[in-house]
Amino acid sequence: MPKFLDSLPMILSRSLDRVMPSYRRLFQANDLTDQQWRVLRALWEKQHLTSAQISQITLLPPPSLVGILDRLEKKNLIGRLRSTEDRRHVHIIPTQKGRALMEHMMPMVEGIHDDFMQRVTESEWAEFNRILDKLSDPAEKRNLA
Amino acid sequence: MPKFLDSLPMILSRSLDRVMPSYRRLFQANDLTDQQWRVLRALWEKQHLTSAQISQITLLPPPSLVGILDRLEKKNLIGRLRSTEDRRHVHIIPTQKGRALMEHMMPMVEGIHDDFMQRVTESEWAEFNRILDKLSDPAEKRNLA
DNA sequence: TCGATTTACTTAATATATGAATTATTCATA
DNA sequence: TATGAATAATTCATATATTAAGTAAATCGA
Repeated sequence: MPKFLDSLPMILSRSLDRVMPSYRRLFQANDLTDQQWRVLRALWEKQHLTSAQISQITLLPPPSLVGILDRLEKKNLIGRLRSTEDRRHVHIIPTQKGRALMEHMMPMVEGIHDDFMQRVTESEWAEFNRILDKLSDPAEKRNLA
Repeated sequence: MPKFLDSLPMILSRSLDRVMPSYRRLFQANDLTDQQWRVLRALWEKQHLTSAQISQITLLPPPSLVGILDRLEKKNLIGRLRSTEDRRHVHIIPTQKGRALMEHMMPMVEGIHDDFMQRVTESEWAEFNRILDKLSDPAEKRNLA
């Protein structure tokens, strides 16, 4: 019988609990929650994304995203812009203040990432990703009674 | 520059998002949330645990645990019993209904676990755990500017 | 035995997650 | 061109996360 603590969900949750504090210290120092940073981080790579796109990229469920965007907008870090072509879409765009914050934080976020990467070799990192993909591939669905 | 989606937090989060639905279907069929099951699952291996012990095992923060235990108690799945020796401790004990539910669900939970395990070899699973430990070992703390 | 400290736990306030439902808009098509 | 299906963003209700602060019982030293 597999131990509770050795189950896949617990292993992943525990790892996240151990990894996040390093990042969270930086986020808090800049008055951001994890999720708020996720949104900004997504906007770093592509400007004007729609809410749905941000939801897909950040893995944040749409109902949660609404409130997160509300708070980012209140802090004047992003703006909402309803599309003129398709008035259902809302484009999310970082403000100048938002871009400045991202440029301030990105080097430190990358530094934290590099610190974690230094713990393993490149081949270990590749192997880790390969196995994790096999474990969590959604295409591998089975019929679970 | 590492892509946002390839960062350690995003990789772990995405995997969790892909793994949990299989379990969640079972939890919902039994009117339980993920966290409520986590508590019951911990009580499966050891009866009468204190709140603090459950918090450590399940990774649920104590303030969250209060509400989770309240709801489990309301469903008559667990009971709270204040210790007579050390009146600071509160023992959490599954009720008969709680034990029956656990016995009903455990085989299916293990089935889901086994399904995931069949995707990788034993050595892959061991390797995966080894690398993940290296990546997220809290003892490996560095001075992060 | 008294007061400082510790331990276990609870409250409060804010932010998110989850699942269902709504609204406004666009699309497809008869 | 009306009309039903589909889509994007949002709202709603409930449950949980997170942090800080607070409470009560037990412990320990002077």
